[in-house]
Amino acid sequence: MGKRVSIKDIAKIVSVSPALVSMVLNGKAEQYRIGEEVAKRVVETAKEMHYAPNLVAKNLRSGKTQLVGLIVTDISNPFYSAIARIVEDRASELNYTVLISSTDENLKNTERLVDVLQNKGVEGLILVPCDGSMGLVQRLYENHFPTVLLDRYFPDIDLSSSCLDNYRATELATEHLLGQGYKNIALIAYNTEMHHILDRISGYEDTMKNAGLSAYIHVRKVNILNPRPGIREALEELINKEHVDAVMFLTNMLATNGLYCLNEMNVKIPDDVAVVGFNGNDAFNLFYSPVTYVKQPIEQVAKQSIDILIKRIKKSNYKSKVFLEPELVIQQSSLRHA
Amino acid sequence: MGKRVSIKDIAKIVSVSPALVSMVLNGKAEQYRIGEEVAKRVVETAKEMHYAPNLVAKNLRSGKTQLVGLIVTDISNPFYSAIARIVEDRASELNYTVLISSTDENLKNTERLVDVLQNKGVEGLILVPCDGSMGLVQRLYENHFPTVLLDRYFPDIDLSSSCLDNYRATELATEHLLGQGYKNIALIAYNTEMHHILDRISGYEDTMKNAGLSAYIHVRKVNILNPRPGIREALEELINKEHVDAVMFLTNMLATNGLYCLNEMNVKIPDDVAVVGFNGNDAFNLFYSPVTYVKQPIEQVAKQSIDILIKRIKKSNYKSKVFLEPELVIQQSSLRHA
DNA sequence: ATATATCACTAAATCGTTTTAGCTATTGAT
DNA sequence: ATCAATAGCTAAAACGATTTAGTGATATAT
Repeated sequence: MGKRVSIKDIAKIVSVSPALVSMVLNGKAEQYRIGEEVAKRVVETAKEMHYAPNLVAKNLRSGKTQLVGLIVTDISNPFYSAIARIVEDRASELNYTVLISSTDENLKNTERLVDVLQNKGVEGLILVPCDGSMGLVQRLYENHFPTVLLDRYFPDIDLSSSCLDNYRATELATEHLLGQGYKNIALIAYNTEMHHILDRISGYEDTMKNAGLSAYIHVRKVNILNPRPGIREALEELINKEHVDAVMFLTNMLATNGLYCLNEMNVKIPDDVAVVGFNGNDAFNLFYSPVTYVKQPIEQVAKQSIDILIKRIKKSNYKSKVFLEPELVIQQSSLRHA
Repeated sequence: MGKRVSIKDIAKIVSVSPALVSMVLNGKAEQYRIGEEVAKRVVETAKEMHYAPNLVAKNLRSGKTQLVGLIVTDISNPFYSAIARIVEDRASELNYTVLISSTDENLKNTERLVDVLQNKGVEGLILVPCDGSMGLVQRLYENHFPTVLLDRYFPDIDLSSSCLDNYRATELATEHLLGQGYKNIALIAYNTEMHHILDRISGYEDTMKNAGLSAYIHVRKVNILNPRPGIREALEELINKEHVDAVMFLTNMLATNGLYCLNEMNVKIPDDVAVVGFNGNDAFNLFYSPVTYVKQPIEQVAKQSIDILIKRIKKSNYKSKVFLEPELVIQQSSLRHA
């Protein structure tokens, strides 16, 4: 671990000033009318000495850190780790570094992390806002801090966002179930004010209403942090009392937990009840009755979020709200049994 | 986005020198014998003005970045994202920031990422080394760059590491299968020189030999980047020609892909063949025949890796190699049918 | 009364860059 | 021959923090 070579070291060797070395190595030799020979010698010496600029010094001088923050609810959740992978790859292409943090759906944590990341000098944030974070997000907006909301958004805050078209997602799924002949369709959602969930609920409700099935609308809301017990309870009631013939789960976690419950309850899919999930995974595909699900264009959601953020960082009035198209992956769990 | 307040701003307000402000805010008031009243005024003013130190400047001055790198094969792989979550949480407690990158099991990528991260000033690395990376790791060792190998290691390089006791893992699994009465047990592995895989293979082979079942040892190696076709081919042969009664998959990805293949082949588990996987997930649990698997103590592996790294950063001769105990989670897929 | 010690603080250097202003020597124009 | 312009470079300040050496004032010792 010998000392790193600095611009001064090169300057000494080539017998020029540090300033000149800096100019040459930043490709500004022409602009500053540096002699060709000298420039060449500087470049060669830098290469020979394996010079790599000290980014900390660069950052201090420029006031730029080339850092962005990605705040998700839980990086160990496959949905968000898939996003993180894409964001990280794209950011790297754009010469930015991503700092990742997890909030566990907790407001205090979110506030703390925004603080911590801003302290670390991030130039912008990609944020998955949790329940109750509207005030925080509003403050980011008012402070003109470059921010892009991911996956979730606030209709009343005019901030950039990269989200699914959530209304369309459940509309699509509900239409599919109706098309298969299911009528008594229940929905398992989170107990939350977050708009991506409310939109999904609306997409379902409106589609049911338009089909003249208002009487069969069942929405059950469960705790986001520990959904299992609530799901179990809801399913018992929906199946045994309401005799629903299909259940739609509004998120991957809800669906996965739902499958555990349905198994425990010995409910056969799709014979006893059809199932539609959200955001596919191996568990859905390998399930004895492969699970139909709404597929998010994760790659696009992720890529858009970082692209928008970087544009916003570079151009202070840039703004973009995208709502990406869902796709329905139809598998056995939602097909009418022949 | 008003200008951030600096130590100078505080100094001006309190009418003292920036040096004094720095001393006070770093808790060195006593050491430098600063007057109590002045110190109090500095602290209060700093709080009022919402002073937060510029970490870039701090880093430049101190030569420390409080940054560590975590290089995994793919952060979107749930195994590694689970690790990342824990590493990140722990690092945060220890006042370090984690930069995460993915290599896709590619040597060139790994070399590039080590370079990039070192350039970004990381003070140490947690590395999941890919096939062929022994030279790179050897260089890190020789350069005394603080490095901890995660999940995989090199027995010939005296570097810190945090890994599973891989030999014990397959010994455990094989013993279990033997105990259930299975004899003709096959193994699906990666085609690699990496020692964690070789150890797992040895654990299986030795256990089979010790049981006098050398004749029934079947090891099939498939491509790590696209395992599915190789797995399918191996399974066809093992089941149809070798008539194996159990298959052990050496990684989560192998097992998951294996389940897809076995489903396609209409093989019934455990009636036609028993299955043991690695690193449980929802897909295993929700499978029609819940899959027995070797469970790694992921939390410990992750926590140890970052703890060891930070100790190594702080104490240049610190070294620690831990091999953590696997646990076998027994489910239906490996039970002798009654 | 003088030297010494202690107290409470400041000036200035430093980390590695970048940039602005300025310097010197040569060339060109008149 | 003189002035201006240009080419090719350097000195120095700046980014925001930390630390070392040092300063002036007061208190204590001799």
